[in-house]
Amino acid sequence: MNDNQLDMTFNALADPTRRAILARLAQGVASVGELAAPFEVSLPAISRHLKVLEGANLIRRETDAQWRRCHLEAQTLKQASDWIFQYHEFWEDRFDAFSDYLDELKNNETKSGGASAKETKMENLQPQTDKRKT
Amino acid sequence: MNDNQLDMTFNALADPTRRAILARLAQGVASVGELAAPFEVSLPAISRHLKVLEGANLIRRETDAQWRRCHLEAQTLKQASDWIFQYHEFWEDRFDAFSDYLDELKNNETKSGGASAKETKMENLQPQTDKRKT
DNA sequence: ACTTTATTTAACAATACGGTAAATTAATTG
DNA sequence: CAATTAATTTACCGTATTGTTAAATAAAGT
Repeated sequence: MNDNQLDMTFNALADPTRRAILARLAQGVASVGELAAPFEVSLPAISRHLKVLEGANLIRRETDAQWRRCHLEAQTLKQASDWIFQYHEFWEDRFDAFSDYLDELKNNETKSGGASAKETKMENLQPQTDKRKT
Repeated sequence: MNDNQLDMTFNALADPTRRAILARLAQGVASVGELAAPFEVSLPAISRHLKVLEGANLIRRETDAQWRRCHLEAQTLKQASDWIFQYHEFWEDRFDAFSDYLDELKNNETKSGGASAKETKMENLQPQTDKRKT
C-alpha cells in the first residue's frame, strides 16, 4: 500500500460516522438511504462520507436501479492492518522484545563491521537512558 | 479504545510525514531536531505534527534539558490494529470471497460493456492466513 | 550576564472538511 | 408524460488543519 492510499484509508477511518457505516456494512449490503437512517445528519452528508470511503477503497458501490448497493471492501482494511502490523514487535511483551534483542545481537556478530546497531536496542527494553552529554 | 481516541489515532496516521516520524522512532528515541532533519518542512511544522502524534498517544515526550526525547508509544498502534482486526473475518473467509466473485460475475453478465472486472479476482480466494502472534 | 541551542507559540494565509438547503440526475411507477 | 423515490451535485458557511515566518521561552555553555 502506497503513501497516498494509506493517507486516504486512515483519513477515512478517522471519523466515527464513517466507522459506523463500515460496521453496518459488515452486517451486509445496504443502500445509501439505509446507511443514512441511523444518523441524524442529512443524506448529502452521508453521500459524501460514502465518497470518502469509496475513494479509500473501503467500500464498493453497485448500481441497482435507483439504489446504490454498498459493500464492505475488507481487503483495504487488511492492508491498513498489515501496515500497522509492521510495528508489532514494539508492542509485544518484554520477553519477546528481549528475544528479538538476542536475535539481533547474534545477527550482528555474524555481520562484519555492523556500524548500525540501531535496529533493536537494549534501551527499548527498559526506561531509556540518555547517551548525550548533560 | 473509544471513538474519540480512534478519531485521533487514525487521523494522526493519515499523514505521510507523521507516519515517517513513527518509522524513525521505531529505530529508537529521537529529539525534535533529529526528527525534523530528513524533512523539508520547517521545525514548527514538525513540532505540530508531534503534537498531533502525542495527542493521539502514538508518541510520548520526555524533557531532557532543552531536548524533548520522543518515544514511540506502540500500545496505541496495537489498539488501532485491534480495532481494524475486528473485521478480519471479512478478509479471511475464502467462501465469502468466492461468493463475492460469483456476485461479480453475475453482475458483469448483466452489464453490457463491463470493462472493469478488477474487484474480485480468483487469485484472492486463497485462504489468507494470519501471521499474528498477538 | 550574554550567547547558543532546542523547541514552542503567535500570527497569518491557503486550503480542506463537515454540515445544510436547494437544485439536479436517474430510474420506477401511475 | 407526470409523479415518486433514491441519491448526488452545487453553493455556501463556519471551523479545523497545515504550512510559513518571526518572536518567545527554556536550558546550557562561556
